[in-house]
Amino acid sequence: MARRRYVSIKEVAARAGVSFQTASKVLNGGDVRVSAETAERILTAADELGYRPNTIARSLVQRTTATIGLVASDATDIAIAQASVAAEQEARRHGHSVLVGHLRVGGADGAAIVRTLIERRVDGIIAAAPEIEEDTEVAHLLRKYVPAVSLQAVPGGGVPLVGSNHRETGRLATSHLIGLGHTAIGTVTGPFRRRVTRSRLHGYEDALREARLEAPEDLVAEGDWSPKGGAEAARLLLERSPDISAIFVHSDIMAMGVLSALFRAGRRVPQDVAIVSCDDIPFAEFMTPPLTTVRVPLAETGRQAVDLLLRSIAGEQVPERPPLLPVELVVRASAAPRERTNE
Amino acid sequence: MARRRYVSIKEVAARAGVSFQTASKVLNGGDVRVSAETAERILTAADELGYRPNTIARSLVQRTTATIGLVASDATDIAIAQASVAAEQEARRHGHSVLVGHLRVGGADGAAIVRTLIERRVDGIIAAAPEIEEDTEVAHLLRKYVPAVSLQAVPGGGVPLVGSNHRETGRLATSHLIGLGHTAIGTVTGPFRRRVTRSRLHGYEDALREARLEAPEDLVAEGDWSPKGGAEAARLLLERSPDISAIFVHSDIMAMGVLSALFRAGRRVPQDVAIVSCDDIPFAEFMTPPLTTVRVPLAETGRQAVDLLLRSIAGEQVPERPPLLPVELVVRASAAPRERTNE
DNA sequence: ACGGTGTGAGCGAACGTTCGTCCAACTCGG
DNA sequence: CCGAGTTGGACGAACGTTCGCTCACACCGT
Repeated sequence: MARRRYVSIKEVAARAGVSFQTASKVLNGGDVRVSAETAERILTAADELGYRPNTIARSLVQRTTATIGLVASDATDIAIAQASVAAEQEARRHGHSVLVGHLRVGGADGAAIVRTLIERRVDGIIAAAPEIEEDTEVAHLLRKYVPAVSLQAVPGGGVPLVGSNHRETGRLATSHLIGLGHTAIGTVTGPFRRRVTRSRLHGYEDALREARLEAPEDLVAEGDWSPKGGAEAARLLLERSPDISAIFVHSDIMAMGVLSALFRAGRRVPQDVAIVSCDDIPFAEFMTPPLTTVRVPLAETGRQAVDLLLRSIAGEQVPERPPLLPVELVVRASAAPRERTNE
Repeated sequence: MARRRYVSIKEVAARAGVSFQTASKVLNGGDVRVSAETAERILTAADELGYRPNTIARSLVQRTTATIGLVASDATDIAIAQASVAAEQEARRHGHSVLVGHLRVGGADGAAIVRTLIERRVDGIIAAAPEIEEDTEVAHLLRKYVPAVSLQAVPGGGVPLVGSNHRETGRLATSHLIGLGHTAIGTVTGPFRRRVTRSRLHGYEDALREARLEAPEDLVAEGDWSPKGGAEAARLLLERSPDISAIFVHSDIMAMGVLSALFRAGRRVPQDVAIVSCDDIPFAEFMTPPLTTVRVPLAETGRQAVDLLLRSIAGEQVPERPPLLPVELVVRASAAPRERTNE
């Protein structure tokens, strides 16, 4: 258990009887102008001593850490978790490590996180936290110090934005409901101040407009991405518009709350109320009823963010608005044709 | 957008007209034996130049990175995500950053992840991946190179283990079911080769034994922590023992699958089959019906792991088996007294 | 006038690498 | 037998810090 000091390349070199720079060449460097025997000797010495290169020192001279920073919101949120995990794996595939920071609720510590990331000299940063949409300090740091890619707009721009087509998401979900004959279609949204919420809301309105349906304000209830918020919003909707027959929910997780509230209110899904949500998290299929939902390519988003970031780090010019990733409706059981019970 | 080079402390010093070591003292070091005016000059110079200390260089000389590594399984698993997020936040509270690596499914890349962590000279490592329970290579690296704490047993020991009382979890869940009058109590488990599964199974058997009930083998079905696996296991159980009236499920996520399978099979929960699971993930309350479950202190586990690790890093002797965290039954609606329909 | 004591700041060394240059010893063709 | 080329390896410098020692100078009491 007595942890030994790390052995340095100099000790390896000494044991192999060569200069440490030569050892460096064969152990880590590229151009090996060394005889086979010497190389062999160095390698076995390293092995015997349990040598592990010190990336810190390497980073110092190479002025690159092969590390990217990821600032995520409290990734208890499954959607964010999906994207971050995929991002980390993609980064690692490209030889990069990932330093994470999870915002506390409220997200006030965004700038602090980004600052430590910068001081640790990450090669780039991925921002995956809706909270920073309003954080001008974070935006400034990102623009000034380090290549970055964001999963949501940052104030003032200047940071490439990856993501999916949120407006289309709203449109797709809503028009599916319309296609099923629903006319009183409500929506449980994310927080209004988030772009993604507004985009999805626009999609919802687009679809209603196309179908020449009204979009009365009291069919819209604001949630907070949590099941609880979803449940409360659903209750509000039911109270304000008892004849509501369909709801578009802005996330699968909120849909859980909506389902639960509906169940308690004695409304059956999908017979009495049809639900379409979005994300398609892994267990959407296992809710009761299985959720009809618009699949948002979360993992793909994470991967794209990394790829873009890596290109940006490599000095490539990357578009500030790369094409939005496509979304796709996944039909399951939570939305059925409207039952014309009371005609 | 044209990213500038980072400015070093030497440039700050030059602008302030002092030696760089003096600048170092006031900017980062502790003992400031410097006049107020000089300090002021240095500070403003740093500010004007946008100086950010280079932690890499600092780490090199101080031989500590204030970074801990976290190797987690594909943290799409909510339980693991809870623990890792909490761990990261706790680490940050203590001034440490977190470098993460998520195992790929199968977990074959565990050693590779740990190796890069070591090469990056993390001060310690937290292992939060059941897959490494069998990975002797990871275990060896952890023992040899770096202080570590694990959330599951590592082969050969030598790494402190934090976690909750899994056996008690199984016992609590099962005896709740027994208390409700159930006698044909099945269980949907995690993978048999995991310790946590075996411990919970022992708890289940303990409870049955205490109540002098049989524990026939065909009441036990193996799952894989996924909703899908849970659903399949539940179907198997139903098929093998149609008269089953209660099921203890080894995770809330699998319980989703169980609920879904039961629903499809036309069995009502809790009237026909009572369900108790464990974890108490944030939305357990919003499933239909709300899940009666044994709360496992996931976040607390993550925090405890960090605290222990930090102490170990500080050179303190830490127990290899710190006390298990307590679990607690949360009664909701998925388990009801047995209906004696056919008497 | 003198030794002692602070105070403010400079300076060399070290951390563990990589990178490029330099050099000695061979090899080989004529 | 000599010079050119090649091969194998040594070596100095640099990356950006921290740490501890040194040192000049002013002030003080006797």
